[in-house]
Amino acid sequence: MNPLIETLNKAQREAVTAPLGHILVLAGAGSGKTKVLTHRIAWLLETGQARSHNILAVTFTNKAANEMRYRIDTLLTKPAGGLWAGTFHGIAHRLLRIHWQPANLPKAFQILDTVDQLRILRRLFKTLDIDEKQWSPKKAQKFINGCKDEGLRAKDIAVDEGDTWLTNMLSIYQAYEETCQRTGMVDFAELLLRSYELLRDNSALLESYQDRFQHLQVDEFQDTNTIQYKWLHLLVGSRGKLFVVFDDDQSIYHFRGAKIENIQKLQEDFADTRLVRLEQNYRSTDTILASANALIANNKDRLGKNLWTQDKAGEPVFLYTAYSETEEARFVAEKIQAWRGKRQEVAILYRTTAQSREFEEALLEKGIPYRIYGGLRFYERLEVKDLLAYLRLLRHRDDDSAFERVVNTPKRGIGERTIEMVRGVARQQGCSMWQAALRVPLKPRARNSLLAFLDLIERLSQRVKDLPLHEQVEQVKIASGLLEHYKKEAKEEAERRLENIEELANAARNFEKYSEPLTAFLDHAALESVQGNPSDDCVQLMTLHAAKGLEFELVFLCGLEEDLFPHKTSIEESSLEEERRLCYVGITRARKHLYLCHSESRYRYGRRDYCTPSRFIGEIPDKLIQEVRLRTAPGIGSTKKRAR
DNA sequence: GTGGCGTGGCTTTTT
DNA sequence: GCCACGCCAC
Repeated sequence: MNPLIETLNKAQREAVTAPLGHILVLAGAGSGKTKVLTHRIAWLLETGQARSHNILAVTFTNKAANEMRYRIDTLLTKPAGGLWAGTFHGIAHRLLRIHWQPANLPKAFQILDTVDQLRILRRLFKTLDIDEKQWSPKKAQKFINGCKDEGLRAKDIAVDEGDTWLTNMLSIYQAYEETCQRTGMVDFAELLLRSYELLRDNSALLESYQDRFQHLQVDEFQDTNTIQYKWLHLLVGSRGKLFVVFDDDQSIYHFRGAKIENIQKLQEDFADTRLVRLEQNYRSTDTILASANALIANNKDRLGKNLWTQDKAGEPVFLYTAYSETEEARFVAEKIQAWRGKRQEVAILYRTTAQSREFEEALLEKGIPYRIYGGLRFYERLEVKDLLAYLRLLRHRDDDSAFERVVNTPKRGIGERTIEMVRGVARQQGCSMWQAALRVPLKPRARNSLLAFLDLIERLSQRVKDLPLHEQVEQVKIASGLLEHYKKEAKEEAERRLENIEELANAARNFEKYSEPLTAFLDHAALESVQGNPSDDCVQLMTLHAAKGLEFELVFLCGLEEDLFPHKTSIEESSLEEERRLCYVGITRARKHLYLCHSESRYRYGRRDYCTPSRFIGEIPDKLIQEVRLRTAPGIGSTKKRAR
């Protein structure tokens, strides 16, 4: 038998070797979905049904994309040149870089991250003189991204005369679009929408890509939003073949536009689809699986599947009731202290980020190393963004957002008034802020400071222009005054910032091989900002959302209380089924040991609230659960009133 | 430019 | 009840 398929079970093999057509793979948690996806690609190549440049593989996260590339490489005997594998955003971006002209973008268009986007909107609110209280920039941001995710431009949205809210939002959207277009900025949602429009409106181009990508492999399809679906639909055309892997029970991103209905839509839009179910789980014990199955059975809106395993029952699912969130954390820390396995095999999962602090403190107290996922990414850090902004300005004097960012960072006596003047002139004369700064009439003091800045950039630019990128970073660090600036901060803070800048210089080396090193570097910074490396021997703390796709020997699922999990707003918005899926994701992360924890009271919004156990606990059969009491340890449990 | 004050929000988040 | 952020006054 072909070695590619001999390690597969029957269902996996069916999916991998299915004759050409649209294949939907319903892949339960831990059923080997990445394996099927990568083996399918290898199968197509090795049986000569496809050549590598005919394949496009899309995922949602960079992590998944990297994993996929790696696994394809190890499966294949020769490298798969010409195969495109990446995130939706990454591939859309690639198309726009190649076809910037028909996409109506400047060659050096820049990617806007979430923070930059908000900055632009704030400024727009000021120029348009909109009341920030009533129409907050954050809400506008949400509105705009929501529209783009749906594939809608401002002009596509019909509005009633009387609807002031919508009218206002639309005019902001419109103004924002104009600003972005004028300054060559592209936000994340725009990458997708723009590349969709690019293909839609250029039939020759579309046809060439339809010809090329005859096989489209899609991961986590349940998380696609409207524009991603439209994009795929367009690209598949009449000849392409879809191979789509999904799990409707793990759809947890509805809140940011994911459309679980896309699964049904796909089956309607493409007549000849074939569904393969992967229901054998290779991850968890029978007890853990049975719990997950029982829980998710309470959802009405699902395709329905039943995961099974050959694994034995294992130990029961443990349930711990704490008196307070502090006690909950102490219990978890104590259990981890007693754990004899590897620490990175332990995860503490919770619904909201705010819950992490209590666990941090408990772990700290016991001297247990931990790592929290989430929070600021490397390229989102202040010092990194500051330095990158200098690099941007060195390349392009007309980059207004870079200009604004660094003109007075570090402080060099150019105040808000001065900047406002510059902005005013720029708007009036329709030029960049850099150009405006050269001619703006100012009082001597402000004028001198501003000219000194312009001069600094010009001289720096001369000095640096033939240096490799990483040396540019070093030079900018010193000449800009950022180094001195950060050194003034608290010692630890300063050290961290300087370390990050070193790291940035280091990262820059990897891009020196490109023809446009800085552009490649900046794109990477915006689009592929990976979280730091998973450090060894640390307990992992993360939200349930962050845990998707991961697995651990020992899992603590915490804060299982009504109003927290399921979260209050979800109950009100009746998106309870999504909360349940989130719980399902949490349970199925565990391989061998699972603890469900809840507290009878919790300090929230400045009050101590009394909590009832989550309905999800009650949905797991009693016979699978064993309640645990904290063994009486010094200082624990004995002084506090114990309920029950 | 800094510090003090007031206000809003407070679920999840990748790119 | 706390924090972050924006605004204003000095």
